[in-house]
Amino acid sequence: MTVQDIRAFNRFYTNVIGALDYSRHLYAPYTLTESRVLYELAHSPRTDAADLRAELTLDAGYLSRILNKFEQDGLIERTPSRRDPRRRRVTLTARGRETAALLAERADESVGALLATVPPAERPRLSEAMRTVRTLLSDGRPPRREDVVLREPGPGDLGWIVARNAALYAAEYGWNADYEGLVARIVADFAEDHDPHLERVWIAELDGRPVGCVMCVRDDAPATARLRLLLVEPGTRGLGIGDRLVTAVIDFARGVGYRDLVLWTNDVLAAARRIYQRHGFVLVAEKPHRSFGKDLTGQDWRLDLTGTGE
Amino acid sequence: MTVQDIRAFNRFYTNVIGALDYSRHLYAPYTLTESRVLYELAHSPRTDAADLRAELTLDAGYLSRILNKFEQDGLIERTPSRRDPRRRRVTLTARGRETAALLAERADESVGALLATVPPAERPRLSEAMRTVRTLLSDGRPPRREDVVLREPGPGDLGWIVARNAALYAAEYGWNADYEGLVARIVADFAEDHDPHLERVWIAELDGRPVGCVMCVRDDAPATARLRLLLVEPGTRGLGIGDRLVTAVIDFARGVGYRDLVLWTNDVLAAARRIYQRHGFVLVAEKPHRSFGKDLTGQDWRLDLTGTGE
DNA sequence: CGGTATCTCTGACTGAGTCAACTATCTATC
DNA sequence: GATAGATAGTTGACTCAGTCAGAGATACCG
Repeated sequence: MTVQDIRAFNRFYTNVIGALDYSRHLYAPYTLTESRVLYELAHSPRTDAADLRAELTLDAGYLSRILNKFEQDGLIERTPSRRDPRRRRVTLTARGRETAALLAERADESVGALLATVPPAERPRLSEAMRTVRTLLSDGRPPRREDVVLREPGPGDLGWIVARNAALYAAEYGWNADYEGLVARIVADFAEDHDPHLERVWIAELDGRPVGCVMCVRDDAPATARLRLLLVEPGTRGLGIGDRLVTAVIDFARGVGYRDLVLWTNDVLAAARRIYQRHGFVLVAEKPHRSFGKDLTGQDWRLDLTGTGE
Repeated sequence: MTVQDIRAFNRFYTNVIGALDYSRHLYAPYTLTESRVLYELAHSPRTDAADLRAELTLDAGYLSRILNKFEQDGLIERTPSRRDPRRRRVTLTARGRETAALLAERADESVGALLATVPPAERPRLSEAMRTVRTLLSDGRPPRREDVVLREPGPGDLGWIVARNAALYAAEYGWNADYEGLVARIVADFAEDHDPHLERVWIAELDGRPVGCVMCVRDDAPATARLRLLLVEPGTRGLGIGDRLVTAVIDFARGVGYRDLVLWTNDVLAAARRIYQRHGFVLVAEKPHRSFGKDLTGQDWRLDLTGTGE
């Protein structure tokens, strides 16, 4: 139950933050809230009081007093905004910048002490996990098509293709380890010997992690290319990633002179079939078979690349 | 710079928690701290006041007053501890349990609203990332040997072997994609056809994620087994995982009647070599070769399984 | 037994944050 | 251009979460 996970995490992280703040001298002679205001000012140097209020969700009266204190201490200057004389433009003085830097330094030290307890080899995992939490929780904006990029595979990506194909089809359709072997065989053949002009793999990447793939290789038949291993991570379906991958294969195959593009799939993979249909593939044969521990119906699809190429 | 990442995350998560707590009615008629106490009581029903103080790092006087309030409201009962009459045993009443449940429910709702903004398919990633942050930051206790378990591969694990072998050796030694192809070939051969009585793969798992692997297959020579693809994630080295994996292979090979265990490695892999030496392997041949885009020196090692088997 | 530490409680206090009232100004509408 | 309503900022008054110090009771240690 994820709600429980989140609550557990909240309790945990409340303690982490509490532990960091515990030695209150961190902010001396200011408070946590005051230092947040100072931080905000240091990182967007000219802001109106109203912006600060909105950004940090502070009480207007509270903020007003904090700014009074800062002004007395010579950390800020307040001038009326030209645009709207009700608003007050707040600017850090040189001294304010110094103080902000000092507080930042202390915070860095304290966080550094925390970080020192994490083995260096694990730190990238920590950064990565924190980024994941942030992006998933921050306003939950759905990823956009433009965030997805297609690229060539790097080290480990072929293994990723094997792992994700196996794990997903095991989870969704109960296929057994034979399928993982088949995929491993396909990527092994590809890695071992392929003509980069005629055969290629694409990885779809979203925010730095792979979320899809497809492969284009030569088929036995002359001037025929074969599309294989089309996969899109469930969490990112509906972004047109499958379409883009298939388009990449079609354009590539046509561009290097193949006349036909074929593929083999199974009738249970409805989402993939719709993609193929959209791109003009036609079903040319269908045959039941027993594979991967299931009774399946294999399908051969074909696309004529010499036809009405745009 | 990871310190900055953490601080950014702290600022972010301060806001998340603040947003959740903002509607203070969440805890009405109690405060956040009071509800934390209640939560703690509900989850370890008989505790002394001193335990609560330690667990939640509260001021003794503050806690005393909170418990007074709870007692007045009929949520708890206080009795002197038998073991030490200075201590006070605190127990929730039925009414206390009800109240705790009510508060928990409200918190669940509020967290649920947050969770609702995360697409369902991404929730496992969120849980996973939070767990990672927790385990890495929680007192930085290094993982213990006992936390590592060896198991058979599940769906996707063979792909994981390919991916991690390729990514690690690319990062550490600059090996090219040929190596990924070789590993894929090895796991494909294994997956496609292996006698489970004579050939096997082990995955080392730590906190639910794979951190190491090894494979044992039949060699061409009679009564000879071959150890392949020994790998331990850098972050978890030093926990004896490599030793356990090699031991697993040796015990297995000896147990099913192999007389020899051989392996091929490269001299650059010093850490692995030390493991093999510890287990009694002897170097039988060495030959330079050019593979994976590098000039390497391959080594054949052998262990006589019929010898002084314990 | 005496000295010291620990557990709990209460009184007294601090100060972070809230609320409400007020002024001044902007914006929208008739 | 007059009026109504919203918004920005300020100040006074207040609340109440959390801290600190001291006291009584008891444990632990020599």
